[in-house]
Amino acid sequence: MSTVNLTPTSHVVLGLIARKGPSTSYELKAAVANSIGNFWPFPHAQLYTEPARLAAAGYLNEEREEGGRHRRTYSITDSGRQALAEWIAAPTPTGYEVRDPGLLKLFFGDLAQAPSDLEALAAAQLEAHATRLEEYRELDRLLEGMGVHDHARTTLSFGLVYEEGAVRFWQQVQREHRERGSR
Amino acid sequence: MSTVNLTPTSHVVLGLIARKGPSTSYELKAAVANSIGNFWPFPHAQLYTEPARLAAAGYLNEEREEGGRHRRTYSITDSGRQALAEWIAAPTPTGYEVRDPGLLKLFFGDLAQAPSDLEALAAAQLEAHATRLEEYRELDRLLEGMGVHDHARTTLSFGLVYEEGAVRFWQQVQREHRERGSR
DNA sequence: GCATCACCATATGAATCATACGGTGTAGAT
DNA sequence: ATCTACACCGTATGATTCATATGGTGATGC
Repeated sequence: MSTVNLTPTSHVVLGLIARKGPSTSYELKAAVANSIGNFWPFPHAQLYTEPARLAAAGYLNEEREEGGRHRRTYSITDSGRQALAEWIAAPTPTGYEVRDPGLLKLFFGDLAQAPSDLEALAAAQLEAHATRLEEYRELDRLLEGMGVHDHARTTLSFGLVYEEGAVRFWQQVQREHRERGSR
Repeated sequence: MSTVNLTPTSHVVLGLIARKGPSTSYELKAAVANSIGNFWPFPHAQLYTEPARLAAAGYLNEEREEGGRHRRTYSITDSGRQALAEWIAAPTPTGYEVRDPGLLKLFFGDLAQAPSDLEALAAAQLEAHATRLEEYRELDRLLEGMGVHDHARTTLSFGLVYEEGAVRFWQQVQREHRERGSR
């Protein structure tokens, strides 16, 4: 039970187990995939190694299946619950990251050889974001229909804000590009 | 001159050198810091190792100061310029990442012990984003005054969209929280 | 009783990261 | 003159994260 420093991954693991009860890594993987995994991806291997680390530090209990797949089921300890509560109460570092390859390419747009390259970029990005926006909207309607009003849904609504912004942005890029082209 | 696969970092390095001409790692560091580094951070050590890698692959030329600080100045080769153009012309992977610790904490808001924890979170996030928004606006006005209308400024305008969205979002979170609290 | 595929877990080596450390030039003080 | 302090600049390090490959398990259908 040595001390470890808790990364965002740690808090995700602790949080999910605290919320859903005892879970296996595979279950965590599924839970991540359709929520925060949307914008904050983890390689699934981490959801196997991280709980083990947390168990060694005393934040989780580990129970291992004897035969078969040797599934390990993790449950949260008091110490884990406390660490989680402290994290939520602590001041939050303000730095965030947005890593969007399309945006990066746009940033270097002046180095494109053909103007059509940028048109194609804008069109593709617009379509991708519009599709994602529609998916989020559908999911949101679904949750609304189920009467869900939890924090996960609030987080989803940030996704909506983001995608709406992205769609407007790339439309604007397209528009400016056309104007410049036709002048 | 073995083949290497080009990462986003590679393209940033190639792009900056293509745009600004021969540069040292230190100069790259500065150029990154006040542009894309705002939302897509690179540890500065990478701006030293990456150009070396690219030089070994024939995308950059390296010239080394004999005495003193042993600065290496990199300039782009034809091969590098071509790789860059190909990248811009190629279809862009659509996946993006948003890693915001505040959002993550909100996602687990139901596990907070005191409701005031969430209030504090929202207030802090709101303030941080509002500050950043103001900075971006100021920078944008500055560029406008200088008559700058390049792609870097377009990218900045995405930053504006993002921060405006974030501010609205956290205001909304605050509002809902107050309503819920007073009910 | 065998083939096949979805399910589940781990191993691996490479890439990335934060961070610490160590040199170099220079401007002002003494 | 030379010293000292600090800004400038580059590299090394060990830990963490990552993508990807591999391999075992169990259920289903034939």
